[in-house]
Amino acid sequence: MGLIKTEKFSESQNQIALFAKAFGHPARVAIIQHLFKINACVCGDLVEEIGLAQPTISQHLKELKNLGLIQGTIEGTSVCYCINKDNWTAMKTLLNGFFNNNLDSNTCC
Amino acid sequence: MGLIKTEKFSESQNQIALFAKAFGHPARVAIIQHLFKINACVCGDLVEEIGLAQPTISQHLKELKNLGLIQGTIEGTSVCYCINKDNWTAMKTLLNGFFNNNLDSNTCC
DNA sequence: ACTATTAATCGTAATATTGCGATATACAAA
DNA sequence: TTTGTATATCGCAATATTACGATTAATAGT
Repeated sequence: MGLIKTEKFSESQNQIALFAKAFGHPARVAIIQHLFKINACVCGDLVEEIGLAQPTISQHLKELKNLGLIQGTIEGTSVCYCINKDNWTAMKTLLNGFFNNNLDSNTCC
Repeated sequence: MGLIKTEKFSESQNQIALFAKAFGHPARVAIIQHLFKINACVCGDLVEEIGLAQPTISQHLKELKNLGLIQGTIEGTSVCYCINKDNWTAMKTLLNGFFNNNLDSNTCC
């Protein structure tokens, strides 16, 4: 056990969970917020900004990259990371569909 | 280690991460979707609907309840769970603020 | 009181995540 | 070519999560 039974759920449910999990750690929230704030950035900035060790930040960046939410291009010795607009928009659409259910008709016992 | 260093992050960042983590498992996504769909429900429904064991569902419900996203009232031998409207709205506001950053000005290298 | 039903809790095994020191890689500058 | 700088990867320890069988608790119906 300790293994998620993805086969019990729809593709959409698994996708929502994967994206949500990406934001389920404050370091990754902070990374995304920083990328939005300065519009493009390198990993070194983030290590200072966030205050975790460099390998730890690198690992969090990798997770966000694997999901396609950010992308990195090599610039000499450093890497320039930024939000992947298309995938970010797609993620937002998926999660908004989940969040914006109508609560008005929701009557509780 | 294996312990999140919450002290390195703002309260808002930690809150966003906590809510996101709640949706980071497809079973919890499915539970919320089912609650929206039928507008009020009992745990038994969910065990059938989702196909995980009863203790597992109960555990997932507990996590959502601890975060305040759902609430349960006892109805005889069963429990009636439903979305907590106020907290759901607050969560939505917080996460929307995070998602709806302006991407137009985001120029990549 | 006894039995059935529903949901919570306990205990535990399997797996995943987090964090970082040490090291590797890749490029730039001297 | 050597040295410095930036980032990725490896390996591991600590902790968290997932899942469920067994049990418990609480109520309903007989």
